[in-house]
Amino acid sequence: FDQWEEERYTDGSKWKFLEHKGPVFAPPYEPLPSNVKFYYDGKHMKLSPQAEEVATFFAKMLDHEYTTKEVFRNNFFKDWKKEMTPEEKSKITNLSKCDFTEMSEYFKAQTEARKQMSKEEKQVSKENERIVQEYGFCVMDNHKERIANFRIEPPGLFRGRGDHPKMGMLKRRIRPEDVIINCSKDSKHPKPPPGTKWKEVRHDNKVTWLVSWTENIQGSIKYIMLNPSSRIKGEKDWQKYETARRLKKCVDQIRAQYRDDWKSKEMRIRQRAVALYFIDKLALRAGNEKEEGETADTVGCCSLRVEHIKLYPELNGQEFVVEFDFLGKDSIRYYNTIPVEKRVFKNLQLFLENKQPEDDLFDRLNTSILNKHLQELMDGLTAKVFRTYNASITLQQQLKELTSEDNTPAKILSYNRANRAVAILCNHQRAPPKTFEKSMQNLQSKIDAKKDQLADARRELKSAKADAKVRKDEKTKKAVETKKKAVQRIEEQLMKLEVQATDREENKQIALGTSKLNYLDPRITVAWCKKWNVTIEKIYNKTQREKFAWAIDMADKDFEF
DNA sequence: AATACAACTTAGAACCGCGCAA
DNA sequence: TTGCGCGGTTCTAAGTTGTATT
Repeated sequence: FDQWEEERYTDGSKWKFLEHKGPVFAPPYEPLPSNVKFYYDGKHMKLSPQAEEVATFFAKMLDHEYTTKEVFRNNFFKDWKKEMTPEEKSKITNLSKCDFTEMSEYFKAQTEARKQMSKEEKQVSKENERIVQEYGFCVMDNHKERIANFRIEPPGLFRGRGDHPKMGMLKRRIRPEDVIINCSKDSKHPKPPPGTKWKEVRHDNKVTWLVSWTENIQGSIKYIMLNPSSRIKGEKDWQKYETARRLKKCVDQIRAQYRDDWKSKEMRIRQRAVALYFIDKLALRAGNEKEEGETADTVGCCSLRVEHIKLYPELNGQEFVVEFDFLGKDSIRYYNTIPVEKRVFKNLQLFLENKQPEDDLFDRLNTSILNKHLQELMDGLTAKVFRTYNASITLQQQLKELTSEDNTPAKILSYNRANRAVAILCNHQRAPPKTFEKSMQNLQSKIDAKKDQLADARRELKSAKADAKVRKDEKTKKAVETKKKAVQRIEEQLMKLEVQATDREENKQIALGTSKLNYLDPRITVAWCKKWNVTIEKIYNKTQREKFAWAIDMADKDFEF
């Protein structure tokens, strides 16, 4: 970050100059051709443009299981009716009598056609390229920077994760009148589309966003911000890891302190200490309270309820076991049985006394109290720093443990396994790919074929050796050498395939990307690559190298987290 | 102290396009 | 030539945290 004059930002401002072209709006709705029909109760019905547009949102999702869910259908139907004309509203009274299949088929055909054309129709991608060039960049403090999401989210039906009470609601179209522009006073202001106005143009250099608007589902604000490769994001990322490294220096003390607090006379302190133990040991998220009925019912540490844990004085030969079973962020299930220290166990029993399943486990604690306490323990310390710290330290330690002087694929397997240990700690899951079983079988048959090939090559080598023993001439000697090399090559190929199979199998339900991108100090990876002579391209793809440019620049092979 | 709001990071799924094998 | 599997990219929801307001 040498190229930026840091002292300019010590007054709390994020930039001195910001110029951009504003957002790209969703293309306007084009009514369907008249041969694409909508049927109600078996009868053709011509919809008004507004009602038709909303209907197409549903039609486009017809293959998705969302559209079979009661909540989704009810929310959709309610919002759809709001867009109907009075006549439409009086006629269309039952969603189940609506037939969207022609619309759905039409859109499927359209995507198919687009796929076919795309080769000749370079125009489309050229036009897209032009938009990226014009709107995808901005100038911040004399540097041209990439914008992450310069397109305004198009209208559609809200798809919440998990059991979301608002799924299917209409996400309305955003117009220039909804949009706030943020840029420098002395910059060329972005122009609203002809005949429209921005909601507001402001010049706030204490924030990093370029454009914002309020979304109608939760009433929250959405932002257009810079790409992770930008200075403003990179510097923040660096800071995040520096804070985690400071935690490393005092974590022993903090652990000693919360262990001590398990014995406190005050219930609130005991709760705080047990919660912190979970956050530290299990890498749980803080767990803010959420408004009921507004979002899916998910929890984190501070919002755990009695129903989410079970205590076993003894389980499978282990003492003081806690079973966690709850839905966390994105409604991803967290399931874990873990032996804890006796004091923690006794405290948990105490917290559970006289409570109903739906009561809070930590009734004297919330994220605000916890973070205030953490702030006192270390400047900049919050609950999420523990996740960053534990993730990064785990990677470093696992890499140390797993890597050996070996061939490159084996080293990469070691890296992936270290990465995987972190992903498991942070509970980063994914739905097993739909094609998983099949692709696994394919790989297995490749391995089998390779094994046959290897057996053949070995047989040939053997006979060549026998031949050479008898003839003892140059030609046969050479043949032995070639066969030897062939065997070696095939062995290597087989190894590579087997490593790949192991890696993939272990990765079935685990997502490595999230931890790689958000929790692992990239300098650990850079140092590891240098130390073991693995090119950085083997671990980070182009985007990741851009995001972590600062680390690639900074870390040498001796970097210690 | 509780609540609301704002800004920012973290998250998995959908989507896209490229290279490879059939 | 085509179809498909995969890695990479895009999308936007869902968190955390800090601060202002009541």
